[in-house]
Amino acid sequence: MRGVDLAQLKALQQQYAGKVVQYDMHKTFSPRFIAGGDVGFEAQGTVARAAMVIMTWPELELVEYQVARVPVTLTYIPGYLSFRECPALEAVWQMLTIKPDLLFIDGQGIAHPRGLGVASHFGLFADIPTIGVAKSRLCGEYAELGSEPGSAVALQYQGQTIGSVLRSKLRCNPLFISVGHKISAASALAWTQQCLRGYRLPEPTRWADAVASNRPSFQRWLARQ
DNA sequence: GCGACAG
DNA sequence: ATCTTGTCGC
Repeated sequence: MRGVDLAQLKALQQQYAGKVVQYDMHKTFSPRFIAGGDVGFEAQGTVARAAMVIMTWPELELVEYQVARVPVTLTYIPGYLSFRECPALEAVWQMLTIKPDLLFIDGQGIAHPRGLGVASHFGLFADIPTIGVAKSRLCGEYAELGSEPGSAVALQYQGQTIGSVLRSKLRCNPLFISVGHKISAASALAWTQQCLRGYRLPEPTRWADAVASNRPSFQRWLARQ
C-alpha cells in the first residue's frame, strides 16, 4: 500500500490547493439537500468503506444513503489522508440518486499544512460546496475555548486563520471546522451550527458515521422504513 | 535529533 | 480508523 512518491502527492496538493474556492459562490443560497460523508475501514484496513447520507433542509430528515467498498491503495500518513479516502468517497458519490447542494466531510478542509484536507480535495472533485468537520486537530494553534456550547475561536497557522474551533456540545471536545470548497469560513461555521441537533457532530456527519458503522440509531431508522 | 501527527 | 467492557460523570 505504499509504492507512491510522497513528494509527488505533495506537489499535487499544492496544485489542487490553488484551485480551492474560499468564498460563497451563491451568497443567498438555500440548500434543498445537505449531505454527510464518512469513511471507515474493514478487512484489516485493506478495504475502505465510504458512506454518504442525503438529508432534507431544514428538516434534516434522512432520505437516502449509500455505502461503497473500495480496496485501499495507501496507508494512513498524516497530511495525506485524502489520497487514502477519496477513491471510496468518489465511489459512493457516483451511487447517489440525489446530489446535495452542500456536503459535510469528516476531516479537515483547508486546515491542513498545504491547504488540502480531504474535504477540500473531495470538494474539488464533486465541484460543490463542502465543509470540513474534524474531531481533532491536524495543524494550527488556538486560544482557550469557552465551555458553553456555541463558543468558538480561530484556528491559526503560520499567521493565518485557517478555520474555527467550535464547542458544539457541553463537556465535549471541540470540533475543527474549515472551508472545504466553494464556501466562506463564516458560512462553514454558520452551516455547521445550523445543522447541530443536540449532539457533538452536526447531523449530516453524525448520520454518515452511523451508516458507515451500522450503529443502532441507523438500524432503528432502517426498521422504521 | 525530537516531537506532532485528520482518519 | 480499528481492536473492545466496563465505567465514570451528568
